[in-house]
Amino acid sequence: MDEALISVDRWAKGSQAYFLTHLHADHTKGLSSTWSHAPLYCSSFTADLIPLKFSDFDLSLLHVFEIGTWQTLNLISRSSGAPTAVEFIAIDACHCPGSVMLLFRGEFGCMLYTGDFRWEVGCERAAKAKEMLAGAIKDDKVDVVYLDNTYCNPIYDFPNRQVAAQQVIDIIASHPDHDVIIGINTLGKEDLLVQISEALKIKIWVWPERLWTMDLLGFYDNFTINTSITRVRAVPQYSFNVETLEELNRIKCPTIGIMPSGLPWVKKSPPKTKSISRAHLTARCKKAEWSEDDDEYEPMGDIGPPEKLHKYIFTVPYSDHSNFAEIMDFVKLIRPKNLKGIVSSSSCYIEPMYYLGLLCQGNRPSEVLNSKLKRKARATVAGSNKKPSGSYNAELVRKRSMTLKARLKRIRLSKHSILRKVRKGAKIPDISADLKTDSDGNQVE
DNA sequence: GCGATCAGCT
DNA sequence: CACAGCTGATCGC
Repeated sequence: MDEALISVDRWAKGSQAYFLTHLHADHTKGLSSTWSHAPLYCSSFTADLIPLKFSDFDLSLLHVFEIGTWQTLNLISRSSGAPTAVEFIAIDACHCPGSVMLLFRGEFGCMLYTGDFRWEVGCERAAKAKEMLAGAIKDDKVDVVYLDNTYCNPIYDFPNRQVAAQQVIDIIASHPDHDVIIGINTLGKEDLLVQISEALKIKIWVWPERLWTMDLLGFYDNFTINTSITRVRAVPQYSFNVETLEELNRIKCPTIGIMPSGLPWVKKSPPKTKSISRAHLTARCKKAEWSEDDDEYEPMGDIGPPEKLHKYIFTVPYSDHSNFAEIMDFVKLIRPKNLKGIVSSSSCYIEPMYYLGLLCQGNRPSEVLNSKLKRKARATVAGSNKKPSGSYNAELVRKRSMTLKARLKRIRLSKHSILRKVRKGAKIPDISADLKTDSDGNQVE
């Protein structure tokens, strides 16, 4: 019932092949050391890290793919029982080390699963990936894109990582007599740390497991596990807070904390901050709704002074997910027949089709508007946790008729709604159903 | 006791 | 609010 020919970042039993886009925890929920269902396909770097995360993982199940090379899997069609071929190619997603997006061709049509990705304007690596993907698609039509829609809402406007990195460097350079701690996670933001290391000509302290990751990436000279030779330390994001910083300043030495955070919407003091104006938002949305031929957005260059969360803590909008403008450019490039989000964790969640439907093939107006996805009490969904399908209801029809201005207002108000992360990952339907209307092609857990 | 799942927190 | 992910409690084997 819940089975599929192949699965991406989704680990329920029943598929004949499994794909892992990258090794972040929210994409490996259900994967474990004892996992043994079927072959697992991933990038070389992800394969290197798997034994670190899952100590007894059966490595004979791992199949490493090359970026940019088509491969064919010979599987058994679930509908006919006959042999069926699935072709796939992996493209650099520029999200974290080893991260890829995956393009599939098979009896289900042509399907692109982006995983988490950030393709920035002006990023050479992203430009190469873009070119590679366009080459892989050629003149084919992509039936469905499963999109990293983490920031698929015009309210998410933040600079590229180069700009954010420079801001971090400036903060550190302007505090020459301070110790610095930078919050990071188990994978990701390595490029930021390397830039800091090279710009300021210092090594950065990381914890031992993290040093292993840095070594795997070939950054032998930028990191150390010796605290005595550097004033800059990268520590687990959860390991410091306001109290920690106050304590360090009181008993040790002057210390600042930096949070390179993918949470660009944290606006503590609206009056003074350079927040997005209503007019600006409206312009953005107009572009999203009606532009066909307009140019790409200008990326945010001047991001103003670093935001201070606290006397000792700075936040910098360094994000490994594409912002809204970048998502828009991506959809314009692919122009799929259908578009589905793979994340619905944000309180600002909007179905991707709502803003980007017009950029898809056939210029269809948004079919599915901001479906609420408000999860009912856990007990009531025990039987089925599928989100409501795209069928019309009074709420959707009402929203569809709302003016843009009213919609924007609503988006802002909806910041307080309660939404939980309900899906990540996808199964690939094994029959070529009408992908346009099959609202369950994307699988909910 | 161990692994899987979940609540809570940042 | 919540990126990505840790800790700790609880449940089932």
